[in-house]
Amino acid sequence: MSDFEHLIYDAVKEAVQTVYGIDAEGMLVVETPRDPKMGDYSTSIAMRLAKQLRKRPTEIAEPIAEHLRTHFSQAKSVEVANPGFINFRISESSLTEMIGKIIEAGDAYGTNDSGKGKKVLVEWVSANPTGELHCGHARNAAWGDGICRLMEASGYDVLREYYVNDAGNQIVMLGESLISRYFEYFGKEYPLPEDGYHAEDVKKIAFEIAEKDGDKWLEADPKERLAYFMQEGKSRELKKIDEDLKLYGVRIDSWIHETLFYENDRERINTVLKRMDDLGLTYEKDGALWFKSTEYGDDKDRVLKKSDGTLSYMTPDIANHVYKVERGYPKLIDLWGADHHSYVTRMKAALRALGYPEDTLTVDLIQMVRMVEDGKEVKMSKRTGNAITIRELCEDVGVDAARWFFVSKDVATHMDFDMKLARTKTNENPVYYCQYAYSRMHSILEKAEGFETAEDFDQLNDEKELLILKMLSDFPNHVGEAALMRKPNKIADYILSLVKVYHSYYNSCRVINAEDPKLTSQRLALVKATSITLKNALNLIGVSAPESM
RNA sequence: GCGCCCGUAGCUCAGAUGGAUAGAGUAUCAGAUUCCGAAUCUGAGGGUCGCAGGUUCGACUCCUGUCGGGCGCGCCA
Repeated sequence: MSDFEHLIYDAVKEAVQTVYGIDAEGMLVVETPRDPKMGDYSTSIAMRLAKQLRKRPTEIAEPIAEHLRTHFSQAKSVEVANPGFINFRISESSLTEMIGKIIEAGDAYGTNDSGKGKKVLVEWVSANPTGELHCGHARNAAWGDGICRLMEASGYDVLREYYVNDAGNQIVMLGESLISRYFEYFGKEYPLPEDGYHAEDVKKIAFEIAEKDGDKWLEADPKERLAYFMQEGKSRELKKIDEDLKLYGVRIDSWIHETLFYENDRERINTVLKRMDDLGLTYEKDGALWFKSTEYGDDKDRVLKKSDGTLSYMTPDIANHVYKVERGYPKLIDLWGADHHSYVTRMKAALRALGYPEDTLTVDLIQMVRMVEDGKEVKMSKRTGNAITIRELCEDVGVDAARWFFVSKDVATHMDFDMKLARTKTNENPVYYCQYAYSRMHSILEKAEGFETAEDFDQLNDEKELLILKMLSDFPNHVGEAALMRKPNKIADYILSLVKVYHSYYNSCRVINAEDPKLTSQRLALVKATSITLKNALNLIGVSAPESM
């Protein structure tokens, strides 16, 4: 809640207690009315008390409002409206006090302690190191980074993690594909596996290895050669992924490799399997080891160890999730592509079966993205013929537009990414509308020299000035709420609405007026506070705040 | 067949825990600039919230059914 929401909450709670002798905790909600004409804040408490008190909501509301009028000094007005809302308007002086607080807080404005230092491990992207990141990953990456930024700003202790699937068959395929391309470089034949990787970037890596190492691997021991190409391929692919994420503005703190769980004769995995066995969660059938996941709500039991002795994908991943908890993170958030949704049940089942609390793991599914141009889906990059990569996207539409688009739409919805619109550098593109507002603010502030720094703000009484101040004061509240719900798109919405009011204000009120230095200095302070808030908000979704454009 | 997600204005999308007349952007139409950046602003039109029931003071929101679209139902990862 914002400062004002807290104040109102406490005041209303006290009023209800005094007037009716009822503890409103749990039923009291302070919200912002849709229509600002209603007031700055409102509460529906009278309607919620109606049943208990057997009276009409408006009759219940009036005595509460009357009490607040005399006891709640920050409110300019407290009014009752049908069908029983109590509406508040915050006094101008309380609002203008925010300016100083925001300027003082600077980059930290918006941070809040709603996370209470809770430790959270967010695992996302986690694309296999067998190729480049593409558009689907771009949505996942932008959203996950947004969630991390929001939680960090809200006082959570966040670890940003990427799980590298480097132990499965796909890495063998990568190695074999590279060897094939390596042979090709020297004009020799080596079969490219059918389900190998045919993409251009794999070929490029193979050629790089050929240029670095020469032909020494042509006649090398096949086992040694495969191991080398697997390792080399993986690390080069990972390096590219890391670079692309950095280009995209996404920071990863921790890279956990699947092979970690295979170290020391699968020590970590065996420990987990033993725990499951001890708990009676497994059985053998058809030469394979199974997990009784149906006992935990899954459709069917799942194989942990295949009859050939190798492990199924989920087994090291269970160890991975256990390892997260063991490192001191009781709260895990994973972002997966929606095509993995069936996997959610079994992973949760495994953790619950092992005795971890139900809410240990939260999985947010990222629905599919369709890249669209001129109303038609673009499946492939025109340049490469492969899926559009995150790098191409950054070069094509820009990082800011890409991140804005991905983050401004809830990941639960299937999204159309309009390439043409994202590329557009005009008013059609909301990201530039927002950035332009920041540039305008900066432009004004550059002209601020010669004006004193305002100490008080008694002349800021334009309707739009007060609305801006109200929105600014709500910012930390929006951040905390967006973090709690893991919805960065709420910040994009907030930015749009703030910027809209600012543009409107800019057109109706002149900030700099040499004939009225007092008003000018007060308005400059307001613009300063607004620019700080806007910049911080943009930063939360990974979009830059350009001083000129 | 079973499971998960989605269905809101012409288009792209918001609407957490049920609340006031369902909102933005864009597109369309009509206006605004001797002045801080017009990548701007002001206004207008545009909706059976897929459909049908139910729950209640009140449902876009919750429940049931149904239609449409996407995704998944491997000893693949």
